[in-house]
Amino acid sequence: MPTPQLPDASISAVERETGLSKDTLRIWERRYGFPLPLRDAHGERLYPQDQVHKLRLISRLLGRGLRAGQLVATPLEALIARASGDEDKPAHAAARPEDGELFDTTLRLLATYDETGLRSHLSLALQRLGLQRFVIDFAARMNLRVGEAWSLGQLSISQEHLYTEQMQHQLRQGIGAIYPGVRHPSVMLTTLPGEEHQLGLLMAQACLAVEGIRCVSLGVQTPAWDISEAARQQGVEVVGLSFSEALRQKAALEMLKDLRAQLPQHIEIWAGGARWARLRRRIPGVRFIARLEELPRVISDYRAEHDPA
Amino acid sequence: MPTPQLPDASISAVERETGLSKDTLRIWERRYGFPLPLRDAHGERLYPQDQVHKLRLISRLLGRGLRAGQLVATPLEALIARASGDEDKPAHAAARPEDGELFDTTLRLLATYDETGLRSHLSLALQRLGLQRFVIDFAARMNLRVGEAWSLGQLSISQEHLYTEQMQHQLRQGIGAIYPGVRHPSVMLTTLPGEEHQLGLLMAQACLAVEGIRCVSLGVQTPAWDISEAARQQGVEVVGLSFSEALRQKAALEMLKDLRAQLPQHIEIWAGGARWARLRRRIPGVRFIARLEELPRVISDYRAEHDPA
DNA sequence: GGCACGTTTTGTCCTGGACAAAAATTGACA
DNA sequence: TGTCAATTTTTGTCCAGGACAAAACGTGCC
Repeated sequence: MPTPQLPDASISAVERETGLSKDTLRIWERRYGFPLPLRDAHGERLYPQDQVHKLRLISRLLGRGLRAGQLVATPLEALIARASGDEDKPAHAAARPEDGELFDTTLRLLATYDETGLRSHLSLALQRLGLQRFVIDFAARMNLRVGEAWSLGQLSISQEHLYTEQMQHQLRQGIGAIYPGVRHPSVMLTTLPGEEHQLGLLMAQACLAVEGIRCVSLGVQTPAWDISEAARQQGVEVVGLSFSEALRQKAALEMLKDLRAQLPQHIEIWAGGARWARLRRRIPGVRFIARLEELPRVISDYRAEHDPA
Repeated sequence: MPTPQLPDASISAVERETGLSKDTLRIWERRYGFPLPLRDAHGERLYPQDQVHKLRLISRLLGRGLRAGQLVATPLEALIARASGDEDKPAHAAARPEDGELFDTTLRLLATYDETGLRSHLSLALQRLGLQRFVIDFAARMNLRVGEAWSLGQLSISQEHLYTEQMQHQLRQGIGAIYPGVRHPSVMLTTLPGEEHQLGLLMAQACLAVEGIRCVSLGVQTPAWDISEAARQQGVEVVGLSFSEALRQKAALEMLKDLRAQLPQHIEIWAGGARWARLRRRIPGVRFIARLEELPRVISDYRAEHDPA
C-alpha cells in the first residue's frame, strides 16, 4: 500500500488534526514521555505521522471515558484493537424483528455513506409511522444506537454527521407539513450554553406540533439572559429546554436555577432529556420530562391548571 | 433598559468568541496594554464584556489587512465607525430599490423576536425571487447585514440564532423542492474543524442544486482525515468547503494544504467564502470561490475540462 | 442506589524569553 | 520614476516549567 508520505507535523497541525490542545500535547510529553516529537533546527516540535496517528486514536478513545495516562502507555496495536474491536458482534441485537430492520438498515446505509439511500429510507419510515411514532418509537432509539456505534468506533464522526443531518431534515419536513397550531401553552424552545445538540430540540418541536402547539425556536446555546429577554418579548407561557448528557449535571442544574430566577413566575420551564430520569432534587417552577412520551400528559396538566373553564 | 450584566469571560471564552489565540491575547496585553483584563481570586484573566466587544471588532478589521498595533490603540468609537463605515459598498447597495426593503423588514422583525413574521417574510421572499436569486441577491447580503449588526451590538446572540434558524429552514425547503439532479461533478460538502457556520454550506448546496447537482453533505467541522476517507468511499469528484471569517486566515490555509495533500489528485477542492476575495497566494489543486455568483462558471469550466466530448 | 468526603489524575492557565514569518521601509540601480 | 533586493519593524507562535482547579476515582455512610 503506497502510504502517502506526509511531512512531520508542527504542534499547531497536531492540535488541529487531533483536537488535543498544545498545552495538553506538551504536558503529556513531560509527564508520560509520549508523544516524543523530533525537533527542527530551531528547537520546535515536529511530530512524525505515526505519532500523530496514535494521538488521533487516543483522542477518540478519550471521548469514551478512558483515561489519558493509561492510553498513552498502551502500545499502538492494543489501541487499534480497542478502537476497531467488537466490530462484528451483534451481542445486544434487536429485540423486535420489524423494529430491528429499521435500525439495521439505517446503520448499513450509514456504513457506506449512502446519503440518497438514507434519505429515502428515513422518509419512508416517517410516512409509514407518522410523525409522532417516528419520533418516539424510532428516532429516539435510533439516536441511542448511533451514539453507541460511534463510541465503539464503528461509525466515524462524519458518518454521525450524516445521520444527524438527514434525521433533522426529515423532522423539519414533518413539522413543516403541519398547519401551524394556536393551542396553549405557547412554547419557546432552545438549549443552554454548552449544549449543542439540536436533534432533541427538533424532536420536542415535532411532539408539540402534533399537539397543535406552535413553537418559537431560538436554536442552541442561548445564554440565560437572552432566553428571558426573548420569552418576555414574545409573551410565551413556557420555556422548553433540551438536555443531552453533554453538560455536567451540576452545571446543568445551576444554569436552570439561574434561569428560573430570571424568568417571571408565570412563565414555566420544561426541562427535557433522558438524564432527568435519575434526578433527585427537583427545582420549584421547573417540570422535568425524562421521556417524550410524557409530553402529552404534561400538556394536558398545564391546560387543566391554567384554563379550568 | 436594564443592561444585560453578562459575566466576565475567561481567556478560553474570549478565544472562542473572537478567534484570537490565547497567546495573542496575552502578548497584546504585554505589548500594547490592551486588553487589560481583571483577575479572579487565582490570578486568572477575566475579560469584561466591553473589552470582548472591542476585541471582536478588532478581529474583524484585522481580516481586512489592518494592523494590530494600530487597531488596539484606536478608541472604540473610531473602530465602530470603520467597521460599519467602509465595508464593501456593493454588499450594502441593494440590486434594486425594493430589495432594500427586504433587508430592513428582516432586521425589524428580528428586533422584536417576531418568529412568525420572519418566517412568512422569508418564505415570501423565496417564492418571489426564486431559489437562486434568493440566495445570491438576498441571503448572502442579508448575512453580512446581520453579522455587522451583531458585532456592533445592535442584535443579541439569540436574535442572530433566530435569523440563522429561519434562513436555514427556508433554504432547506427550497433545496428539498428540487428533484435530485445527477449532473457532474458530484460534490461532497462540509466545513473544516473550527468552522461551525452551516449557512454558507446550505447556500452553496442551493446553488449547486439549481445546476442539477446533488450534494453529499457531511455537516460542519469534519476533520481532514474523515473528509478524505468519506470522499474516497463515495467516489465524489469535488470536495466543497465553506469558510466564514471565523477561522484565522493562516490556520484556514494550512488546513486546506493538509487536506490537499491527503486527497487523491483527481478529486478537486473548491473553497468558498468571501474571505478569499483578498487571497494572495493560491494553492495548486484548490479553486477559490469568493462569491456564489462565480459558481456556475466554475461548474461549466469543470465540465469543459473533464468531459470535452 | 444516592450522597458526602478525601485522593489522584488531568488539563488549563500563568510568566517571560525567544524567534520566524510577514509587512514596511530603505537603498541601490536601471 | 519604477523595480528589486536588503534591512528593519511588527506580529504571532513556540518554548520551559511552575501552579492549581476541576474532573474522575475511590471510600465510607445513610
